[in-house]
Amino acid sequence: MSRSNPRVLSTLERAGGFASAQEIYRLMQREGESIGLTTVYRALQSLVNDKIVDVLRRDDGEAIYRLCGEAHHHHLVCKGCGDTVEIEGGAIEKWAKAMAEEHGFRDVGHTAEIFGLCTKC
Amino acid sequence: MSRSNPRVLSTLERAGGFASAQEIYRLMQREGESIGLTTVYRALQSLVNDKIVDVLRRDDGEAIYRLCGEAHHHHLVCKGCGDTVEIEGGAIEKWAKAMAEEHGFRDVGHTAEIFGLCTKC
DNA sequence: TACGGAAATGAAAATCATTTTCATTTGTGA
DNA sequence: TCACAAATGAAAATGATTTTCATTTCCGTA
Repeated sequence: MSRSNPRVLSTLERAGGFASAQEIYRLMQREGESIGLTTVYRALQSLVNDKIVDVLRRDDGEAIYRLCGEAHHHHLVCKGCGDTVEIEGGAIEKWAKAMAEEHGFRDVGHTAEIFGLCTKC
Repeated sequence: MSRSNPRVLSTLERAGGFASAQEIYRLMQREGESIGLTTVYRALQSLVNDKIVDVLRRDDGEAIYRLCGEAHHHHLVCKGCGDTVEIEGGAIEKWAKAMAEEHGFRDVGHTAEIFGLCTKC
């Protein structure tokens, strides 16, 4: 039943634990691996079901997959040049947890991104 | 130059200040307004450029538009039934501001959503 | 008022990520 | 070796969004 294709997982790891389905597919192609796009999508869905990876959304709506267990962090993105800084989000974790409790939600995750203009732009 | 069609804006308002382009289009159709989907998309883009509305993404990747100036808040969304609770995000505002300052970013905005399972699910 | 060009409009086609379908291949246990 | 379930992937379907392009609406000016 588990379609968690190990080659897909290892490619996601090699990609820095952060990539879209299309990127993983292209990466595997480039490395000469024989795999279909469908299989990549199915493997990723399966990994998500098994809670081995998380999904989030890029600004353009494309889904990106991230290894769970990766140090959880957030991003500060420049609207001008696209530069991205990884930032720590301790405050967010606490906030998310508190809000979830307050409303009786369980099994919660969250997304949080900050965007603005960096010094250069 | 401004394509911020006022009918689209007023429909977005009537929708509770929160809807996808497709929803706005369907709503206008149902109300007998004559408008094309293309125009709805263009109007929304224009409203975003003019900073009259914000864009964010639903879990399925569809873009949803929200009136700026609406009291700024965040969402707690149930992955099971889709139920959404508006929550206050004072902690986030402070966090975003602090992080932006720390890295010299200006003109910053942010997104933050929490998702999990509600009591019923 | 008539003219000319700029902006707005929308139908249809193009794009792109993602999902579904379906026929084929692979793996596994009896 | 056989039969059958699971895996695979090509191709088609889907759905949101964008682009193209021909037409229409506006507006300022002669």
